[in-house]
Amino acid sequence: MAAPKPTRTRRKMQRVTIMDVAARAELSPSTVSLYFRKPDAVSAAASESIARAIEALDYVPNLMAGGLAAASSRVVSIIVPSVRNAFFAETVAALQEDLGKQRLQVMLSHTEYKEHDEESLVRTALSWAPAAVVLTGLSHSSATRRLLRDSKVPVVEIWELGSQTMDMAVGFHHDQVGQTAASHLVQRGRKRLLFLGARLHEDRRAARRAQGFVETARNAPDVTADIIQHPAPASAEVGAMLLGEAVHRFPNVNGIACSNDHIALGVIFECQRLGIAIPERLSVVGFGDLSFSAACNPSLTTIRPPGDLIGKEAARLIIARISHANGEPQQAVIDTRFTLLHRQSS
Amino acid sequence: MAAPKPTRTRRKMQRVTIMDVAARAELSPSTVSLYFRKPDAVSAAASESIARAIEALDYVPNLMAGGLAAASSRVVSIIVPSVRNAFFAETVAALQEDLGKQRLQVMLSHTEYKEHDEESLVRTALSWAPAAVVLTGLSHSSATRRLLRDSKVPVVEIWELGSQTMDMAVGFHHDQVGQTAASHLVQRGRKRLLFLGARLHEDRRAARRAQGFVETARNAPDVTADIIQHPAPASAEVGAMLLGEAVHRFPNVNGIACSNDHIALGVIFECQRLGIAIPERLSVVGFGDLSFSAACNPSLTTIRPPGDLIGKEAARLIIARISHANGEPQQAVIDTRFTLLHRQSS
DNA sequence: GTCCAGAATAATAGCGCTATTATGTAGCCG
DNA sequence: CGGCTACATAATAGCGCTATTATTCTGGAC
Repeated sequence: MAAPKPTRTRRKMQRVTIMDVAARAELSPSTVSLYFRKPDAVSAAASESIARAIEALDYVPNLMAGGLAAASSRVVSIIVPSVRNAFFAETVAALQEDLGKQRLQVMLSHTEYKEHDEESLVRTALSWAPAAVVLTGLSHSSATRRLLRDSKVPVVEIWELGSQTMDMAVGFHHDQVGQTAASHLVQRGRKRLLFLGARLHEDRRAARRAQGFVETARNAPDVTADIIQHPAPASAEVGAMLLGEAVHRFPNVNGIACSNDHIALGVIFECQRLGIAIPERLSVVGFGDLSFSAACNPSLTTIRPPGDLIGKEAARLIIARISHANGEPQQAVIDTRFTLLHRQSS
Repeated sequence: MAAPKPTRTRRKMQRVTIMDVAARAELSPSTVSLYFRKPDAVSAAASESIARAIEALDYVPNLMAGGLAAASSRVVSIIVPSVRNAFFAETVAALQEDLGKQRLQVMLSHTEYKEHDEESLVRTALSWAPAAVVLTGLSHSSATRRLLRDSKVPVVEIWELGSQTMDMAVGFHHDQVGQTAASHLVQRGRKRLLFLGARLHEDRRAARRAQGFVETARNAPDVTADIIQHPAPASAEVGAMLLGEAVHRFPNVNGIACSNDHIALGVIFECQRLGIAIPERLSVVGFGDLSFSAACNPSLTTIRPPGDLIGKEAARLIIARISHANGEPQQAVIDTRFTLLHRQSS
């Protein structure tokens, strides 16, 4: 057989490559590559002419080629239930800010509270050989766990703490949130307590808050506590609706904790309409400290989860793990805690 | 010189590759690749055994290798000012949902309203040979424009419409928002109008709303209009503060439009405290229709921007462009409009 | 049976970069 | 002034996949 004809029409990209930069700088591609990865290892003169060449050619590196060659990328894959939720938006924003400073890119996915989807999202995430994966909460399918374990990618679970973490975790205990709300109401002399929750069947963390709430409340003398819930996502409308149901079913209710501040705001508005005095006749505690919570009238007593801090700490752990790729893989669990903000509504 | 020793210790990844799948399925790697890219071109029998091999080996494709070889990735890079802002969070969520259905990944970046950062974010985005880039607003540096033009990547500008779009655009005219608010207040018989805005120097779109507002208002007979602003990000606190300033400087003010609903909520709360009757003595119009706007008391008249629709339409354009890579590159501009929701506050 | 179009599968040559090894070049000691 | 570090730069061989071309395998038409 004759030598294979070189007719292969390989779509020669006219992209500017590292070779073009090297040629223009009169150096080898290796040196240019080194310039990007370990700037200190190249001489000042070389750096100078490489920088000039990059500028002149308007060179944009191909991170896929780099990632392939290095068998790892500077992508951090974040999987949250939804960025529509201000809590996660806050954390994602904080993560992105701090990771961005280290030239780490955020790839974002939503499960929309469908835990079932998480596995395929994780699978796709791993297709990018990410530098780390961030997951929300602690409940993941066993296949998800296996995938992540086998991949050896650093994993951070956020927004929830519990007994079993996969690798690293940053968050707080949601049952403690419920306990704190209950204790607060009991301290204010409230005996007939309710927890008003939205979507508790899907939002496990809210469910844990509810559970912590009733358990603690019921341990107090002469205190009764119940949960009223609604299947729709949290909103002020749902809160108003839930309050209506609450006063109907438990006319002597005098202490309410809500699964979040949207619900609590609805409760306040509805109480205004119904002429129920807050906090005289009814104390209300929210969760979230959303934008309106300090400003509304009466201002809302609420528990503030440190969404921003969670993002910052998660970013810190990831960065530490990446740079200290050697050393002991220190399993880190950070309890960020939360804060009860006592305002007028209780 | 002797033949080069093959001592090169190439970090042989023990990752499962397409070759492993092919070997197990007793087919060639090409066929397996085809199975992923054009499933219809592979026979049923082959598909079957490939699927079995993937399952057995727990194969996770390497999208970086694929992207490199194909000179394009299934990443859509989205650059927004901030996901902390519910508007953009909504759009990002919608985009991610619809893009996800087409196996397009979202890579997210924030400018934090620093337009100056956008260029480097775009540069990084292009390093991933994205399938499309989504930018917020219409004002971009010339270098950014050049980078994007040269890359030939589809670009969608969202949340703002104007005269000059780079490629595709989905949004609405913010000056029209201001006009609508002004017309509404004038129609309600209000003569002494104010626009209360936060961070107008950084938020160009809010500034355009303010501008549209005063221009339209001043064209009405006997109507006066002014802008009062605050440099901090929008919040109910800032709104309360701005209302204080408003009644101090313009005691006869009877119509107020706010740069967004956070501000408007603060106005309502502060009016309650000051005993200013809404809407009898003062009409208030917001922007955003946030979660609390329909529920608060009085409920807030506001202008609803279709954040969700913007995301959906942007996703649709991107998907259409990608699949119709051939055909005419139809420059698309979609005006999503917005809705005035007349409620109790006006 | 032969031949041929069309379908299915395989072989091949990179995509643009990094990690590793190899080579050159100063600087310093005895 | 040989020899020996350190430092700076270059050569090389893939990373795992896709696009292209080449080959084989059908099943009819004749």
